[in-house]
Amino acid sequence: MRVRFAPSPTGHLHIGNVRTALFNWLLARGNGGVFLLRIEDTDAERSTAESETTILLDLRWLGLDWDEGPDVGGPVGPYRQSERLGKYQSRARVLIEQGRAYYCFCTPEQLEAERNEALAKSLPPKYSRRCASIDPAEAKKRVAAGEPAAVRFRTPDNREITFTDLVRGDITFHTDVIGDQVLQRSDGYPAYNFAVVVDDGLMGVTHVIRGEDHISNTPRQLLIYEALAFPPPRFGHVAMVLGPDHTRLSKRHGATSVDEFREKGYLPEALLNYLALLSWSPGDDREIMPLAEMAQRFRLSDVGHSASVFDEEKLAWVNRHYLKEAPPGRLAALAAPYLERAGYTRGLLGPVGLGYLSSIAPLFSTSVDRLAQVPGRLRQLFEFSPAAALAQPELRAEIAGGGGRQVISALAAELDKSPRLVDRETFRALANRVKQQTGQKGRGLFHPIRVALTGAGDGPELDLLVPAIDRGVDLDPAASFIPIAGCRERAAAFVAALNASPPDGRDPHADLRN
RNA sequence: GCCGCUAUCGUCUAGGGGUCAGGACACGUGGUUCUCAGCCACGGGACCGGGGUUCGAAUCCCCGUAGCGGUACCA
Repeated sequence: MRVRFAPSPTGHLHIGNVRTALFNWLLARGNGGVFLLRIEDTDAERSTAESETTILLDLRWLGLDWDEGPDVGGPVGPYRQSERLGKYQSRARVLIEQGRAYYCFCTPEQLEAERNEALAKSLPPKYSRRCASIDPAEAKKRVAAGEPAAVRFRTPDNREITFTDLVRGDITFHTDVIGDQVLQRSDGYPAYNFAVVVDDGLMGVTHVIRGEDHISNTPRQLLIYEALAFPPPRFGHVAMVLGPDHTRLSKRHGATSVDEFREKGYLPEALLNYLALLSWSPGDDREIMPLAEMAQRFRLSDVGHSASVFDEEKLAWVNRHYLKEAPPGRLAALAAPYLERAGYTRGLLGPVGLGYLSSIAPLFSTSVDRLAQVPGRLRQLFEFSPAAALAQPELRAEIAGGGGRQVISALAAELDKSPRLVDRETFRALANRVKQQTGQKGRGLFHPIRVALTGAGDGPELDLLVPAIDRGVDLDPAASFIPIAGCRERAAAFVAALNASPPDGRDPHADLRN
């Protein structure tokens, strides 16, 4: 079995194409087959080397490795269509010699006019075959004289083309609806359907798994396989990926390319897992499945027939699963760039910083959808402002009153004579002492503590947050984090701010302004 | 217009002549004696319409309808 993924380097790797690549990859890996990568860059206008580079990078990031391709080579290369022009041209010549194709001298303007005319009369807009009857010898002369000419395929009349689609079963087309397709453009480049057939034929591709948008290309390609005397591969067409409004997924729906999802902090295994389950079902209720197992269980017959809507909420849910399973060291390394961008570090994190980050990984790994949300979740580690907290009326009302104030004073006093709260037990013990001194419990106890230590009314659970704060205080400067204020200092600062403002919750400076 | 593909909760789907039509995401309620998130439990929520075939149809057939794709010297 030989399968391929054949992207055009005309932009970023789209999530729909990733699913196609994935299905091909799963098929190859689950059957001991070969997965090859071919770059379809015959559109010189839109193809770029940068696009090719990023597509390869994205595939590697995803973990979809290929056995043959433009970078690694292989026995049937080259793997870039722009480097195979001679192969297409010689095949086109042979088809002309055999009378299966002919030169077409029609101008784009003529064709356009004819198409519009046909459409106006509600007729299928097929090529008129004006050039089909030109004497081959004369056509050859005109070409030799430098007249621009495309090569067209002579589509047989009145035939039915049936193929058995690996996902949908038998599909039949009538050749009457197929015009004489262009095999080679007048600039010498092959047209898509021709290049694909020549390549898949020459590369020994046995299974072509692609998007549903290629389904009507299949009979055209089958005709070319026949003319070229290549044994045709088997085809399988996978339904489209749609946006929430049921139109083709595109930029206006939000992120659509792999690099965007990586940027947002989705894990490659989560993306692949989600994409696989979008239209493929293993038959049981499993939602989370590692790549290797997917390869083992993947069957094209278990792929759905209808288009599916891409749901980022569910992708986020899958991502959370993998985030929770990921080892802390990996999470730290992945999260570090996001913290740097948020301004929480001074340069690259060293081993000390990464070690610290791994040690507090549970603080964010269980409560975040994706990596880009990590800085927000850790904000209270790096930012602390009693003044800002007291400026919020709701917070102020809760802690400026008797009970809250009492808790905070006791907290500050206890912290003053306590070692750093580097673990949950130390923190709990201290909270207990405050509880005994103040008689407060539950929300009345913990909420003032939270506000005094974080300056906010919500956030990660204190059992995790407090040790994270105090473990971050005396980090070696090599850690490169911006300095983290400890609990002791925070409580003291909060008490000071509190004392500087009246207990009734009014802005102490209001009178001055009036 | 013509050709083709498709049709089960809002979304992803399982099932497939007789089922309480199952699961997941999302949503709602409750719990997790600090909050948000998470997690756990419970709950509401679907077979596009019409005709057949059949004792029986969501399931098979036909016809509609709707969505998507194609109809290029783009890929």
